[in-house]
Amino acid sequence: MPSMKDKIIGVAINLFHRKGYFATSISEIAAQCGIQKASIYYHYPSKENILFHIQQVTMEELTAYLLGNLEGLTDVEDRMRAAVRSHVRFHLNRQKETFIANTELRGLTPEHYREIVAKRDAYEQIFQGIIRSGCEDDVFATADVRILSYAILTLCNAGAIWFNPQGRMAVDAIADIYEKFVLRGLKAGRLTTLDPPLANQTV
Amino acid sequence: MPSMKDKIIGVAINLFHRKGYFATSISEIAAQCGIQKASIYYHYPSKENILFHIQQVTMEELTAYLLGNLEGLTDVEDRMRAAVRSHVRFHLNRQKETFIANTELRGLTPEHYREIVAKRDAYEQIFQGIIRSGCEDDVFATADVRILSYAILTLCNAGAIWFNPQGRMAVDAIADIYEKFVLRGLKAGRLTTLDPPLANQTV
DNA sequence: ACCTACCTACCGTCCGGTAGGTAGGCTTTG
DNA sequence: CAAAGCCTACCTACCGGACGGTAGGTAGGT
Repeated sequence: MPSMKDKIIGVAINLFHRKGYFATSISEIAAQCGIQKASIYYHYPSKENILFHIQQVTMEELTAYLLGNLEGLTDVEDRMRAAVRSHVRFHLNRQKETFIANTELRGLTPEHYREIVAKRDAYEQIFQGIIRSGCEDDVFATADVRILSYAILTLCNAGAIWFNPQGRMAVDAIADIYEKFVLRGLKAGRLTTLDPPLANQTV
Repeated sequence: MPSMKDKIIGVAINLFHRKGYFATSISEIAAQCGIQKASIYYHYPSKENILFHIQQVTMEELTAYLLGNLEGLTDVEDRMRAAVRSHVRFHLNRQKETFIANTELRGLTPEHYREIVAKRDAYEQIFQGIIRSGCEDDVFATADVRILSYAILTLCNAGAIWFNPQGRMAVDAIADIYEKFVLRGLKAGRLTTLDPPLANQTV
């Protein structure tokens, strides 16, 4: 059975996900835990600390999962495939936490904010490293590495927004779609008809 | 010169973008407009109505911009290119509003929520229509249309998160990158080496 | 005389957080 | 081995302050 400390986190994750951090009150979290508001402060020093705890754990586990999935892979294309799958799977399996980590940065104190952003940057660096070596080896079409990494990460986050665990699609099926889409998008394939700009563009 | 009604919206857009809807107070908006809190209620009936107004106008203009950019295009690849460029450009040029429209749905009343979601669905339908006809004509690789549309839209939203109007990159350069990435990702190209699943996938 | 666009002053509510108390299990000690 | 002390995990009651919103007034242009 989970301790009250864990239960508070679980309830907070649900509420922060559904209503947002600022729209969720401590009393609401307490009520859903079956305790009084003041008792929350026995377990956590502040509301912000609950948010920080969620974000910290999520970022650490996200990074650990990625590193585990990349272990032993050397081919750059394999590594990118594994990275995309890792990212997508984590985001689908930990939908609520990752959503909070992506949208509730503003609720953190400046120090905690910096800490979480640093973790996020480190995570992005791993992706950028893969893209960079792919570009150097001419496996991927050369483009701005930072922009591409943000594009890929955000793209894969998309799943977490609409994904329904009880729905018709399985996590792996979705990971497949994203994996193929990203790899096709990155690859320096023979689709050279794409490169010359079109004349009839109205945008 | 802008009317006070417009000024309130402008200030609210900045604050909602920077601090979030729930973390922004009416007095703060008023202060930045140089008027008293109560005077806000002369122009708008409630805080929620200000948020709703921003979202409504943004969604209407986003859709109008897309339809304008698609006008006269019949080739499915051209249409997708134009759609991606339209989406990216609007999101970069109207960074703050689109961010609010994407993240502050929870602040709306149930009726207003339904209205905005309906507008968003209609916008997505346009993209799904293009993808669908691309798949039917075998121009695009067949995949789940809904998932692909969400992927493309979210991908292009990515720009709005980090884009700095004073930064090194121009809107069109970023639109180029996304356009190429998406079209490559969608196309049923001769990159058949991608399709057979790899054996050494550890994820 | 009336309307627009603001003002001052105030309301009730809810918020995050604190002070201080207590029941009951566990540990230490004469 | 029981009494005493202590710690854990909660409780009730309360605080100051900020919030969204309202009532009612007023200056100045038409």
